[in-house]
Amino acid sequence: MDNHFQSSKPIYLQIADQIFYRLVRKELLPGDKLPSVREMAIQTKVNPNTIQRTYSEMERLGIVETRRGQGTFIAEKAEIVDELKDRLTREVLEGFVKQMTELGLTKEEMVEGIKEFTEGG
Amino acid sequence: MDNHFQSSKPIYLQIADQIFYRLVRKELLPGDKLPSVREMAIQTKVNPNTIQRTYSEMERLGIVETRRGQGTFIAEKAEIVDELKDRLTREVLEGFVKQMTELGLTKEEMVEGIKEFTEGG
Amino acid sequence: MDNHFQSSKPIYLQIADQIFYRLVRKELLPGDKLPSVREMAIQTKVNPNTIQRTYSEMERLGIVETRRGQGTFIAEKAEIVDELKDRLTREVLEGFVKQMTELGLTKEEMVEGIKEFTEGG
Amino acid sequence: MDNHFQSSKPIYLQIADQIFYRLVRKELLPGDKLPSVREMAIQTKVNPNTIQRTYSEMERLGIVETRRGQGTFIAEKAEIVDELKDRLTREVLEGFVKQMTELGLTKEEMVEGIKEFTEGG
DNA sequence: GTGGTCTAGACCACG
DNA sequence: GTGGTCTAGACCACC
Repeated sequence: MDNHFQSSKPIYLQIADQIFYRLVRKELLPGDKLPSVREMAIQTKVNPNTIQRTYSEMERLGIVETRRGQGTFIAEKAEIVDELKDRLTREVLEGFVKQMTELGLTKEEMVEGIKEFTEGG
Repeated sequence: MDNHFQSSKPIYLQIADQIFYRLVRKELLPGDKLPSVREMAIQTKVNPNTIQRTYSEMERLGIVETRRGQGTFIAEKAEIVDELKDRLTREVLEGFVKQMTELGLTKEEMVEGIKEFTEGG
Repeated sequence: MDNHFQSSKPIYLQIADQIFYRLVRKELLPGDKLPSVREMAIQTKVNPNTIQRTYSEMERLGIVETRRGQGTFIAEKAEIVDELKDRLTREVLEGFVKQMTELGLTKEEMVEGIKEFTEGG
Repeated sequence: MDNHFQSSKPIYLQIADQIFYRLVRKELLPGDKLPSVREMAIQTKVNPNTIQRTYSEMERLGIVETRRGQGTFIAEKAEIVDELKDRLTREVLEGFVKQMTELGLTKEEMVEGIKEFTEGG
């Protein structure tokens, strides 16, 4: 009925993630304009405050920039995207290896697990 | 006051995780007694209520059982350890593949990343 | 200080029971908002933490769902009410029959007892 | 492995219940000697303190009497048994009807439920 | 405003 | 000694 956000991760970060991923997959390009806070709030069925927070967070990270009176845009600097992708990838990878190691799995078992999971799951 | 818990994950769950990992690595065995709530609170430098919550949660999951007036013990059933390991492994794996896929990586790139990371890191 | 909770059953479960009964009797409907933790605490004259625990427990059982920053609501799925009624009824019934059997009463005597009691009482 | 007491009801009361039920079913008669605290503790695989508490509780209720140096005996007064049975029966019945009424069941549905339960269950 | 976590300190029943 | 409940009061992130 309402929106479809779950998991314990805050909604404003889940929305930021969605934008990150679209960026990384080149569905969004540097210079592209994002929907207005209000518009985005309607699309995602979320409180405008929450979108505002999403945009602020992304601006803080240098992913987007707001131009007064014009709206919010993906940062022009192209590096940003690859930097971002690299950083996210490395973070995810690091967390994964750390946890799996704590579970006592070897590198081979991790690789094996991924293969099984991406096929079976 | 100066304990070392971080991340946004609640402390009571982080402590549960620590115990899970010790179980999975066979440092704890079925039937073993856990420190009393108060003792554990001292060791981890958190409030006894927080440990109480950790223990309740673990009991709810069937990992642990309490014997009235005697303490809290790792559940006797041997299966639970393997179940736990499987569940934790699957969760980690699932999260990893999901995030990497959203970042646009293929299965091969994931495997490659792990190999690089475990050697270089 | 002067609330009216008795029995050895924990207060937080007694409050959950009250809500369950209101649900089963259709005084509460799926989607209805429950009073906030603080408000409910005032109404029932118990500590907010105790209500928090009630709400957590009910969420764990799927009776209730919390929407971040908005409050706690009766789960939308209509089935849960009937499931709940069935479960509660069965539990009560089971306990009754078990105890009466242990007291050496036959099914006929139980039925007889109920008839007498509901008329006389 | 250990003893087989469950449910949240205290062990000392569960043991008292067992004795009550044997009394009500005439398996124990007024004047019969109960096992010593120590003996009973061994039989039930429970701490002697717990049995002591059981016996104290039963003495408080007038069900048993202790004769110094001889042991613990079922109270001689025969009425005790029937009184007890009546009281227990009424209590159970009262609780049952109260709860079922709160669940919105009619007398007929209660009777029906018992019939179903004692056949099907 | 909302729910969620945490601390501090108390009390209780149980074994 | 053990775990379990409760209160008081605080702080937090989120909407």
